Amino acid sequence: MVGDDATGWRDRLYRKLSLVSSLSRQEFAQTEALIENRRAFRRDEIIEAPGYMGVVRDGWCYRYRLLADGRRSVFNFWLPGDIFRLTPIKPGLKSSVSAVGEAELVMIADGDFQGLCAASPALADAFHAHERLDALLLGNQVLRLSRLTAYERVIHLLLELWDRLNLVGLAGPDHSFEMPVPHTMLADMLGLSNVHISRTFTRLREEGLVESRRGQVVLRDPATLIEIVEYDPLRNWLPNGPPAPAGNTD
Amino acid sequence: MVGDDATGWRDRLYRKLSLVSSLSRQEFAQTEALIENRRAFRRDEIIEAPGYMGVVRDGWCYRYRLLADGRRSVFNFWLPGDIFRLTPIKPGLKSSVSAVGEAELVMIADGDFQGLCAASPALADAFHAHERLDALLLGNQVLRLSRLTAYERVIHLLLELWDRLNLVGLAGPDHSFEMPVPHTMLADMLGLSNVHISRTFTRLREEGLVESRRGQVVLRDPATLIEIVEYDPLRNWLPNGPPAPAGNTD
DNA sequence: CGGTCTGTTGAAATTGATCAATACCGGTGG
DNA sequence: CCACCGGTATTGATCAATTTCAACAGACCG
Repeated sequence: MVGDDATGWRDRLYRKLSLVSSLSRQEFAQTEALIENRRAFRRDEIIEAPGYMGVVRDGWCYRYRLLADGRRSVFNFWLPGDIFRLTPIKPGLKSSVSAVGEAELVMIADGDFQGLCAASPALADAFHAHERLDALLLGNQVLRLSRLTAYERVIHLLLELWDRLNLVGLAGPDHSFEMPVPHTMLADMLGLSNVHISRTFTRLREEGLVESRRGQVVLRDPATLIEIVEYDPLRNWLPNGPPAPAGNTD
Repeated sequence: MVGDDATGWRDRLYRKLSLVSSLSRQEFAQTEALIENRRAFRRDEIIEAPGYMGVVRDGWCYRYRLLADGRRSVFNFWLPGDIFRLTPIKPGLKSSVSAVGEAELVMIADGDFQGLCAASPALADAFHAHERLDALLLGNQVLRLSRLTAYERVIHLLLELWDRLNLVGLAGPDHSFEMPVPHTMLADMLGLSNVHISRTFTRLREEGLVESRRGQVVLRDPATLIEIVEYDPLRNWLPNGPPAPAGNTD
């Protein structure tokens, strides 16, 4: 899995950036100037690199916060093609980023990136738009946690992950995708217990809506799932995404 | 309440921007060039102004999302001095902004603001840093919702609001502040029922930790409250905030 | 083949929701 | 000044969703 294609991350990053902004291939090409500084992380290894930004090349990462008594809150996942800053706003940070399984990142020095942004305003804009997309995902997370039931939360999250993986070409044609995340972590993401996550998947399986084995998910009936939770596809939010499909009566 | 001071919003905005970035008074002064375009909103009136940014001059606003069956999820509050973009990423938005009570905003056209940012990179940086602060608050919201109990959620939110109001000089010297928010809205913010919000306040009152009347809150024992929920003061996150107080053994 | 990590299942315990009645508070009009 | 009104908060009783605890089953790995 790790190391399957050396340049995929660039394509993925560009795909995302071009969806949220009007960055051209040509403008993006400037990033070729960056030294490809790769770093591999083991499962649950903390990714700490002040002064750098990370682009996920392979695997998943997660941002989380721990409480003194051991409770863990998982804020979001970063999937291949995602870019994020690793510099804490201020040292003494309480939230961390770790690798979900084995993961590989491309590290970009803040200074190098700022140089590129200064030279290419379009790139800077694209990056800010990407940050706004991140904020939107966090909003989804708040929606799930505040007013959706456990059943709805799981569905909503699966749809969002599927949606995001689709943007970077990592979902299968049969609505399937890899989700290398143990139930315990999903629980910490959705504010539930691992036990209830398990029960919810069982229910979804019984209802024929979702198939799931270890690390593999197949959405058997995306349309119904979308309706159940009123899921708002990311395409609707991307300035340069395709228009909403016909029949959207909302 | 509304209209008590005509220029306060500038001071408040500057105070916040200077805390998250190294914006100088002088650089900020450029915003004086903006026409002061005020708009008043009635309680729960939807604030819609594509192409504009809003600065809260007076009152509170809230961003929320409604579900088809009437459930409401409140994402965050915007307090006096807060600046935020009112342009939806794409039309057909599902989340809205409304006024909590009576509120007054200063509207700034996106174009005007971008002009200022182009002329003053420091201002642009400050704005982006402010956006990052917003994301951080959303992270707090996720923490509350995912892994804190009802009791802890209420405390954590009160501390955050107090903290934010302090940044713009709107909290009283006795740890008191105005919170013009009905229980129902707090419930929609914290993923609880209005009834349980009420019970939780009663408990906090009985424990002598918090005093609360309609729209007025007094934190009787901030230190204890902070400890209960491991609240991380914003100062710790602000690049230019004062250093953490001594005795922080964390 | 044993060890470890992850998922599943059942029973009991808990947190918080819901429903419904009542109290309160601030304003308004008589 | 008092009576009434609408909105909001409080209280009690009951109900439901989800947690916890604990045991067991599967998968993967050396």
